[in-house]
Amino acid sequence: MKAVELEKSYNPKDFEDKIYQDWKTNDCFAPTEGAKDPFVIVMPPPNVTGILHMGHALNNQLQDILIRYHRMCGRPTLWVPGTDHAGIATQNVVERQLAKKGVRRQDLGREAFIEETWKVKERHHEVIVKQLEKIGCSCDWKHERFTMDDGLSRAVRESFVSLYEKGLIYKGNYLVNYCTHCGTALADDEVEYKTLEGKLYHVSYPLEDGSGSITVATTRPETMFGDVAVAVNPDDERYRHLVGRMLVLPLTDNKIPVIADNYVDMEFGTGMVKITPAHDPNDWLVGKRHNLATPNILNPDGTLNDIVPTAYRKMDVNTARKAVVKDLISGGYLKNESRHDHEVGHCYRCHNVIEPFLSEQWFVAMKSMAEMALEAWKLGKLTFYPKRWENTYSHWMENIRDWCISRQLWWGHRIPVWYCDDCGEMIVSRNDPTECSKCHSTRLSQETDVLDTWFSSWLWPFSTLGWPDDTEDMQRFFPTTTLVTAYDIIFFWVSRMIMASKEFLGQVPFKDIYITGLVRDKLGRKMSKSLGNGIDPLEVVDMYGADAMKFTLCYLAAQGQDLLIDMDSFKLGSRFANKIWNATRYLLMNLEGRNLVPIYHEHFSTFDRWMYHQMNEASKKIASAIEVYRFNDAAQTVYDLFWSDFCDWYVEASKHALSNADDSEKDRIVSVLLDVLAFQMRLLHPFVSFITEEIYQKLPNTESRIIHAEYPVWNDSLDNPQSLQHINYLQEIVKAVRTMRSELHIGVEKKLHVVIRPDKHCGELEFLTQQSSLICYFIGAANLAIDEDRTADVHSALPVSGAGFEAFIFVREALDVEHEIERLEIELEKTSVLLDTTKKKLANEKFMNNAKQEAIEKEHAKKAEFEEKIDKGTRHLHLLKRLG
RNA sequence: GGGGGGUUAGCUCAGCGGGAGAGCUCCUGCCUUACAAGCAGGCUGUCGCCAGUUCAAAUCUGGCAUCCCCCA
Repeated sequence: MKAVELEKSYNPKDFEDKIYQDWKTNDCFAPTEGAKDPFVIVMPPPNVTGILHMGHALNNQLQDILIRYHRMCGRPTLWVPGTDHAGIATQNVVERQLAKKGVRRQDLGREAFIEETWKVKERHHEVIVKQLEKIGCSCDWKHERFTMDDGLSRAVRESFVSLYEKGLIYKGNYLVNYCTHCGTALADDEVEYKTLEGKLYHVSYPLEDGSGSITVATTRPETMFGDVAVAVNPDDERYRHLVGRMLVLPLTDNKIPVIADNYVDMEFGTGMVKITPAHDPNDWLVGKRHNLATPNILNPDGTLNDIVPTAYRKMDVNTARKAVVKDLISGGYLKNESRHDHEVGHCYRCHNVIEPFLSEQWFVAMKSMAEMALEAWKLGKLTFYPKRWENTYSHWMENIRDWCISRQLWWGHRIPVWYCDDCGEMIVSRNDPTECSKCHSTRLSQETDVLDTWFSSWLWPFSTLGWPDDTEDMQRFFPTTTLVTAYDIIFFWVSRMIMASKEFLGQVPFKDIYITGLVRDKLGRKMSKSLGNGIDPLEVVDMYGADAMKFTLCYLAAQGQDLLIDMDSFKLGSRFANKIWNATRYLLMNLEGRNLVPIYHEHFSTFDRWMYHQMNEASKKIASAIEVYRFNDAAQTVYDLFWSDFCDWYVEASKHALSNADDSEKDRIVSVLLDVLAFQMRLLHPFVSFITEEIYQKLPNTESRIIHAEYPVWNDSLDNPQSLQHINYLQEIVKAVRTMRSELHIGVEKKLHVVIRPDKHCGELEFLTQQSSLICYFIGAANLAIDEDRTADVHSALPVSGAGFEAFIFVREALDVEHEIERLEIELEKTSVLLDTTKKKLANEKFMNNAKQEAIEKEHAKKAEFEEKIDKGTRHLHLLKRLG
């Protein structure tokens, strides 16, 4: 046959796109029919208006590895891709775009704004899909979903109405976290707390009867217009007499009482706290206990409203604070101000300060769902990898708070609630009602708020499969198998999916949860736009190829560890891919004039048996690594197998074999080489998908696509520990001679005369004799004698030794053996220290009594080995000294 | 305040009870007709500190230091 030509250098751009399109157009990602247990992943949906970052790349490429591995193992696999509508983020994106044209969303009106948003969504969606394709995700695009698709919207309605009917959704006037910038309420966990430098103001509040004043300490003096009381601790002797007295609120005519409440920390500030229920969560609780009023002093845009004195109206909070402080000073009320750092909530989307804000919102009562979700975990239905995240999960579930799900946005699922304009009846309905259920009026208005985006994504594992309908997909693929995600959304998403799934389907949505590390820069900083330290996955693909990126990320993805990377990190994967390319290129060059012949194991050389043994071992290691999501172990296994075993030894040995073989033996060698290569391509495919597909299809000994080839599994008949022992022994000898050569600067051009004296107890004489020509090739010897009894002429040679052999190198020129003597002396010194340690152990009664039998045997073996080494070393030292 | 994680070769990290490892870097020698993105060698470590458990500790326990997360 003809040699197969491969481009001289590895260039992933030549084939990655082409192969992806081939897979996609031939529906290679669809789940196969089959009786086996399906393997199912739902992709964490990226924000549709976002851009994929390195975290997404990591996440999705690990999912791809799992999917490809299980697909090749013959399980029907389904990987559901999709995007979410990201209410706040998307609305912000569109509003920013409009702002450039000087248009506010209010100018457009709700309907036109939403229409505009859909257009933006479509554009961004294309970009996201393209990115996922570029990085090689083998997800089933026919199953792609968007959280605002009709089906998923129906799921949202179903879940809302069903929870409402069960009494788990309620509406009420509560203090919520409100982002004045985004103009919406947020859930508690959507608030990020940061320490800010602030001030603690001591403000005096006069007693109403003019008999004096008290002093409160506050960080937010501008909220004083919402004060309804001043509280002291009931145990505080200093203030007990004041409880029940009335105070005049400075800068106003308001009168407020002094009350007693345990919440007050006597040690903090003055021990007197102003109570502002509508603007502080703790005060809110105090107010509830004491039945206090809840005056709200803010407008939704964060400015002060008409409750406050005229002078401060329409000021934003910061301006108002300055003004109030100034007026308190001039009124003589400000006693003191000091620096005070405190925790301030910020919006997780826009990073502006969050205001506690009293407003009418919708909530989900979480307690019963959390209990079910916790129970499922306790029963072992869920496993987190790494395990420690289970603490985070259970802690959150045990301390769950009700979930504020209403958002004052336009983009999203509008809450399925209608109010009758005539009788005020509230209608909660799965379908848009046409008339009031009570008075039959047709004048109905839908609730203006939309739902939290997470209220749709918490249904993702089943809404994407067709729920609430009992679809074939639901029957076949739910519950899913594994979820792969980052730890920053365990609360937002993972926990809630488990709760929703238990609530609506009575099952957990997935069995395993693999939590990836975070991708950081080399300084350990999170990659972010503001720092400008992000790496664009597409740039990596452009520079090194998708395979290089995937392999590198996988190699670095140690369970539970963050990944610190820079652009250069990807050279690891790139070099590996290049190595695969070139090794293949070499093999294919050798096809010229050859015939492929059937492979018979009984004709295998020791090297052949060893290679299959190693590949077999690797398949076992990979399987057990993937089983417990140890991606880096799996990657390292294929890397070492291909590079160290295959390229460095097996291929090198094959060069020698080929040059000394007749035609039929050459045919056999080449056929085996191709089989070994194809075997490894299959092992490698999940980790470097494109290059393995490209190569596989070029191999004359393979059919069809590798994506559906069978993954190698442990095969008893390939197990051959004896070949491993033989080859290890051979490698030891080769390395020892090479080291000596290198140490003494004996160039490769100098062909040596070498004598190898295997130790008699090793029983390797026959094997070595068989391999002598190959050993000559490896060590660059002109001739080689293998002789167990050789003693006569070795005095004039350079001696080297290793476990089970001595070797003697004859060189004509006098060489600088001093260096070698020194090296050997150091070696001897080290070895005798090791021998001492071992001897001491064996002489230690406690060790002999307590240690495992294996450990004792190991020590005996070590002792023998060290003694042998010292014996040989000592003799060789004498020889060397005589030479010198 | 509570919880979690890191600390191993110059850098990035594996290893997590029985002789200190990988990749990159560095040094030496090689363009050996697959690959210089390569080949053959080599150097490098009080495994953060202090105690304890154990015959045996980088590995388990406790404390300390330090850095980083999360929650309140």
